[in-house]
Amino acid sequence: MLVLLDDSPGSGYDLVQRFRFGIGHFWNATHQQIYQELKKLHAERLVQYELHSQEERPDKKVYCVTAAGRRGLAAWFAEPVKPPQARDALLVKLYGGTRRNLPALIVELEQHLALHQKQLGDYRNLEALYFSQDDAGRREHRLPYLTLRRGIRYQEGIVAWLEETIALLRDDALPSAPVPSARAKAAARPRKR
Amino acid sequence: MLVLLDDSPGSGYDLVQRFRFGIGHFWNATHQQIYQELKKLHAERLVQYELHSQEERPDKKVYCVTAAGRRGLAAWFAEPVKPPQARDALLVKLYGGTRRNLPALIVELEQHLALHQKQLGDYRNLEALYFSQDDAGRREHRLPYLTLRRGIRYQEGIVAWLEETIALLRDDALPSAPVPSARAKAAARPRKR
DNA sequence: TTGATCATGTAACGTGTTACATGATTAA
DNA sequence: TTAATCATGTAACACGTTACATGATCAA
Repeated sequence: MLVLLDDSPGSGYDLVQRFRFGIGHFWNATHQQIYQELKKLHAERLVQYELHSQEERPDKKVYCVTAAGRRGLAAWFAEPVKPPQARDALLVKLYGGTRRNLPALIVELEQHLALHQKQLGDYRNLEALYFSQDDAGRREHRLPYLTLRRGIRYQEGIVAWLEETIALLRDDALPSAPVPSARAKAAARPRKR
Repeated sequence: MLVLLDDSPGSGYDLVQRFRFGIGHFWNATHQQIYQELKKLHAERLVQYELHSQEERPDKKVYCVTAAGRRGLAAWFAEPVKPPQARDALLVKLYGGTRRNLPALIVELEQHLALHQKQLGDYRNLEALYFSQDDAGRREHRLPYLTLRRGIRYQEGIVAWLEETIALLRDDALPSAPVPSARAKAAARPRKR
């Protein structure tokens, strides 16, 4: 939330929108959590707000990061972060799916496939939007775009895996070994460090 | 945990090992959480245990799923699950990294790259182990293998993205648009549903 | 004698989710 | 009149993490 508010000030409701549409693919929070966290950050003097009365709309509290908040942010950026650990219930089902209702499992995998295809399409539209900018805009939004790119790759990965997995289960086939050529190719051009 | 115990009975310590080495790439839990959860499941009569005294070793509680536990499991399998929502702090840093210490960020991305390459290597070794089995074994462990395959794809995706991102940041380059040929190819063979 | 492995737990805390709660405007 | 959007919150609970705690065996 500090990163978002440091980017530009906004109300709680505003942050909800940004979580939903901007950075939802790598961080999310409900409005309840956001309002409570804003209260906490305010108590810690890391953010402050101005009341904006509006005609025809409820009042807004527009939050921004304080000097202490910016120090906190800088400190956070200096600390290393840990990779997230996944908790994917669908994979738990698949793992434990032996001698269970396979057709039902396949249906659920298909539902997830549809969801991820939709997500992927949305992300690609956002990507097109990014590339419709001029060079100055592209440079400015370069880092947020790279996070979008991660989201796209992630969804592509899931979609490909789901398609492959569904096909395999439907045909009751045994998985085939990975193609060695692709792997050898990857090993043949090691990255400089 | 019910899925794991249904697969085969085991002690708390045993479950710790399975989380670490078996299914760690899509679900994890610390030993503290596992012991508390076992206590809870036992209070709900979903699992039961037998005490196994051992020479030269502390006593073991070997847990297994009760009939009620199996009913609970079946009910859980029948309910749809939600895709996990990611919370990736590294992406938050990248997103908010504009006008911050880029070289430091690149170093951190490289550290993560090394971690993920290591993970990927480990998973590929497990994969080789799977394919070293005969057909019967492959059939039996088919579903767990498919979850491993997901882990491999996931790590491959991260590694590729990290390499691309690090190279781009290091060269201070603008991202280039995705290759349309690859995407057209993907669209040209739509999946039957 | 130091650290790893086997084996089990409790307590405190912090984070996140669900349910409950209000109230105005606007488009279908 | 129904649902969506704008706009804000509280309370209770569930879940997860960190710290604390013990104690034996075995290999380096």
